Amino acid sequence: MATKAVNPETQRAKLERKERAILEAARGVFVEHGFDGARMSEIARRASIGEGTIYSYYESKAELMLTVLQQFWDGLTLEAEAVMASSQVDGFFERLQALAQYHLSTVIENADFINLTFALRRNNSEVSVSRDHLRHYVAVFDQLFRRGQDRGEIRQDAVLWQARDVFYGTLEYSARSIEMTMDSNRTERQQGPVVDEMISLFRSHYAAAHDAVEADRATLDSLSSKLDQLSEQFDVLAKRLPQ
Amino acid sequence: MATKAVNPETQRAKLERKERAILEAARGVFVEHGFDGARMSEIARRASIGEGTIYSYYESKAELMLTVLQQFWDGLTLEAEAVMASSQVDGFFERLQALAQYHLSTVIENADFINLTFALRRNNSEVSVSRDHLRHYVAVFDQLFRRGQDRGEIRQDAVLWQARDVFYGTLEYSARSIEMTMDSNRTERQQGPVVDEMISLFRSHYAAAHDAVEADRATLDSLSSKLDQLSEQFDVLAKRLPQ
DNA sequence: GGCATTTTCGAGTCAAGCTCAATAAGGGAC
DNA sequence: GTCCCTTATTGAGCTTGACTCGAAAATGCC
Repeated sequence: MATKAVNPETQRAKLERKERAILEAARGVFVEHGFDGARMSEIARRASIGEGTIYSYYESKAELMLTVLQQFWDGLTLEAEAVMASSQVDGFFERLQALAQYHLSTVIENADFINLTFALRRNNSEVSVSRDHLRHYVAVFDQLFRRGQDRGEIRQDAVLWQARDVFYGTLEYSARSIEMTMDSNRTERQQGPVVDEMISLFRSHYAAAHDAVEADRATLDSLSSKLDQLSEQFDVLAKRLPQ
Repeated sequence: MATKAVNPETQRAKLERKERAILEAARGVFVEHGFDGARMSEIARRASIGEGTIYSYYESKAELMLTVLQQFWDGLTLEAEAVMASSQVDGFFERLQALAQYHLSTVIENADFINLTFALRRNNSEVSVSRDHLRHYVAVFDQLFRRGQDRGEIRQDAVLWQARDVFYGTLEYSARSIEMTMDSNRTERQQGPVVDEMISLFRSHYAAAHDAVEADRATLDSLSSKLDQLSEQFDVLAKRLPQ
């Protein structure tokens, strides 16, 4: 009885363990050598299985890579959510800064995978990281942003997709620049300033503080009219004075 | 005599014509099938030469691709400079808008090449588009931005690299998003709003109009002190009035 | 233990980048 | 025009690496 109940489980577990071994090996080889440089034979060797066995788990090298990439993006999403959850402070801009810091260092660290995600999209139209995985990742930003709007920390008329494009686009472009200056021996651009400038830009363009400027202008106007009023009173008084 | 003087020329011209034919064929094939999908045999066929001949002009497929890419980036730079030169208006933000429009449509049009530029960087560390080609391209933006600063249209304390990252990063990320929504049948994101929002962001964050806010504050302060002064004068006057 | 099904395997196939020995094409010297 | 040397061109074959497939091993079931 025990064998009947347990064996199918352990058998399934065995297959799953093997599948995980393949994925782990594949991930390592892809990271080390890139997609074209990776050899299926090496992946098989590292996973301690025959080369042909891989093909009973995955259709092709591209599909294997795809699975690795999807696993990678899912991992990123979880980590990003964890960063948000563990954030000590509650303000929108502080959290945005934490997210920016996390995203920037991740993008620099895993530039290969991120490039490959979009490179594969074109080459093999059938095999590409599903839109949903990417959308799920950027949803972390979207949620943060909407919450900021709900709490009145951000302008109500701010456009979400625009903010998202600026956020991720700028960070990824900066990451590339940092990478490029890293492998030469010129003075390195640091990550800190990139994030700081970015947050400062968000503060100046998206903060509800823009309303504050409006408020300033209102105060100016009221002051001005008060002055006019006072001036009139002064005139009245002056006329009543004996020459 | 004529043969001696002309033949070496025509001979060199012949070689150059052949090289151009290879590049043109290669470019077409790479655009149609991507790097991995491109067949050297097809490039040879289109250039009407033997497959082996390509290898007396280029070391490898990767080097051929590299040359195509460098030619591509040089072309982009020339076009971007032309867009700037032919711009009807002279204001910084109008020109920036023209550049953004050009860059966005170019990036959408040639997404393959742009991806490959950075994908090749990793895979084949020896073969990559030289930093100089890319720097030369973004120099168009840099020059425009510095000129804007010189003319006082942009804040003096604006950070050039940050503005550049925001500009190109946002546009490229937006291009990717537009692409992704294009091949599905959901409502397409248009290019116009992307550029408009971008320019609006640059206006609000980089325009020297930020000095205007400073000026407003200064006016506020001066108004306030004038009020105080007036108030004192009023008191003096009031005391001189007969009860 | 014996049969059926599933899983694993690696030698073999195929495709594509690349090499190289043979060939063709200049291009002067006489 | 012809000889000879240099240079350019060629495509048949080499090599490599993704992928296939028939056979063998493992597993499940009675």
